[in-house]
Amino acid sequence: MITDILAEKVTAAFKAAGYDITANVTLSDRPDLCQFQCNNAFAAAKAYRKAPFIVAEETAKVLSADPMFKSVEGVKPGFVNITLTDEAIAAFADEIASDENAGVPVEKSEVIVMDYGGPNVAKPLHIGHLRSAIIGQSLKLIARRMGKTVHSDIHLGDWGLQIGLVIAELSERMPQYSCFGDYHEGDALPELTADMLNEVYPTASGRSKTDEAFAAKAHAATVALQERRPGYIALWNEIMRVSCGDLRANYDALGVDFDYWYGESDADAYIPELMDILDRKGLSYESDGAIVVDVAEESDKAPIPPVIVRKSDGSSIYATTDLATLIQRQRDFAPDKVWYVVDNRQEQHFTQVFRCARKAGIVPDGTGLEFLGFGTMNGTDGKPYKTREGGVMRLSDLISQVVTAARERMDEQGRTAEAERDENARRIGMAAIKFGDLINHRSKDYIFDIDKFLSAEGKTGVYILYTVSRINSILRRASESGAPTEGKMTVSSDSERDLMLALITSGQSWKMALSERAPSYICEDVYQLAAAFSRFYHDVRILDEEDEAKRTSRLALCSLTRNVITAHLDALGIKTVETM
RNA sequence: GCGUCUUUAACUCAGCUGGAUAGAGUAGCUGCCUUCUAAGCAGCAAGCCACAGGUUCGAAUCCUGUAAGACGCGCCA
Repeated sequence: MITDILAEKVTAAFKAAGYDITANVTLSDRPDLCQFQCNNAFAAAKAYRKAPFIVAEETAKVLSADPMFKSVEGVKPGFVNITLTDEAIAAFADEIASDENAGVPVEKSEVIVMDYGGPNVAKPLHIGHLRSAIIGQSLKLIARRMGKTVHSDIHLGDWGLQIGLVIAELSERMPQYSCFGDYHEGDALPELTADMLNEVYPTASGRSKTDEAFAAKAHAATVALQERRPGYIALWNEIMRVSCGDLRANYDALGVDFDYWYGESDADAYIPELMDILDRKGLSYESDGAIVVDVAEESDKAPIPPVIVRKSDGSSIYATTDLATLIQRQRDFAPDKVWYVVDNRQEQHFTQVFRCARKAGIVPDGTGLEFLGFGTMNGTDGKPYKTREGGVMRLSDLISQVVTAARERMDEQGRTAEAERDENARRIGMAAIKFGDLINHRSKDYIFDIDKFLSAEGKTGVYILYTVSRINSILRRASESGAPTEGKMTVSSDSERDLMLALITSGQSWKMALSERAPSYICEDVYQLAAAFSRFYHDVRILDEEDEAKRTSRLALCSLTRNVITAHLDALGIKTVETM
């Protein structure tokens, strides 16, 4: 990467000037003065008790012999200001153009297990599930593109109280079925549909809060299910079948996928082993009828309560299945890292689970267990997003609303062939939603504003797709006329230089995105790339440039820009369109 | 009550390990379509970086306190 190469050169220059210090080179904060800057002369000055300006000047003097630089200056308080020659910039751009990975930096290989999605079966996917899905998917794609091996697991919520609630509710609605009583294999089961389940769960959940007898029944059903009572297991299989089909359709529409559709229930087989380990190591003990493990540490500012691994009614709880799942993951994948993309509000729960896992030796010390929390999606009023009627919005409704709006806009434009409009509208709508979400830092709450995301003016997914479709249009015309779209690049205008600079420095956003586990850096960078292209597009002529070498260079630049932008969009889970 | 996070332009947000005149997008105001998609581009205006102290040659950034808001605090996930 360009900044790494520059950092090496500046470090060597520091050394040549007599300062043993590692340089860091960044894009300049003052583009009017230079392209890149290095601030480490301040540190060197401190270490060697000299004036920063002197250090900067001495270092700059060493560097100015390098033909790669148009100018290197030691400036005022102590900055080293660097400007590359146009030839060097174009050469770097050529290099990326011939790079298979489009300039995306590759880092050391690691095995990462990712846990995102986390939908509950028998519960409709609503917009609360959106963030986990699209942030998780994006982080997975970023990590893979940068050389990591990622195993993704949806981790269904399919073994807890929520199932007990559904069973209890169904048993009252249709008591005639034997699955609630003396079940024999082959007996008829209730006919379930996704819509029905989507209604049953909220009803049951609401009832359990006011109706104590019903709540007790749901708890009992949960215990019985986990003890594998045949009728409940049969019904559970049916619930799973119907619900997973519905979930799959929803995730497909989102363009989000998982390598494994494991759930809490798959961890069930590892629970005896877990309980045995905790018992053998003397970590677990009985408290108020439940079995718990202390996880408090001396350095805690606030007391962290013990983690409950078995409820007083004998059933397991999410901490149990999360721990048991770790045993499973260690056995199946021996991961270097496990990433949990879950709601911020679950932080304490995961602190407990991670500590317990470490104390119990379920994962080796070197394994990184990471809680990657995300913030809440709020409405324009700043409160958790609701429908106009005040309910929780279904994910499918949200998507169709956005896609319909995109389709209307496309009909107005009339540039896209009729046959492609539905698919393109879906892509534009999804780009609007995903970009609008991912541009915000993962960990922060953000305001979900459909009109803003679709407005296509400014920093939106629609703007990026629009830019790509313009590039596509040019490249399409070029290939029709037989003009070459590959070749050596040269700089013949400011806007070309700026675009090339944006392209050759865009690897930095990947590094940030991966190290922070936050796709927002890729979003910001791809916007910068698109904006730089738009300026270039307005500034110079491309197809009808008379000078053939310039024309070829510009077409090659278009082609490179498309490839780099597409690499970014791929990592965000956003598909481009040919026309819009 | 305790803990975590947030507070930067009218609105929504960037500002990486402290460094040069605090940056974007939106909204507002001006321009630009007989030339490759105007879902675009160029420009103007807009900020005691919540408040008060401290550390430093230098603080939006680090430390302490105050205020406002969000979230969490044993048998839901």
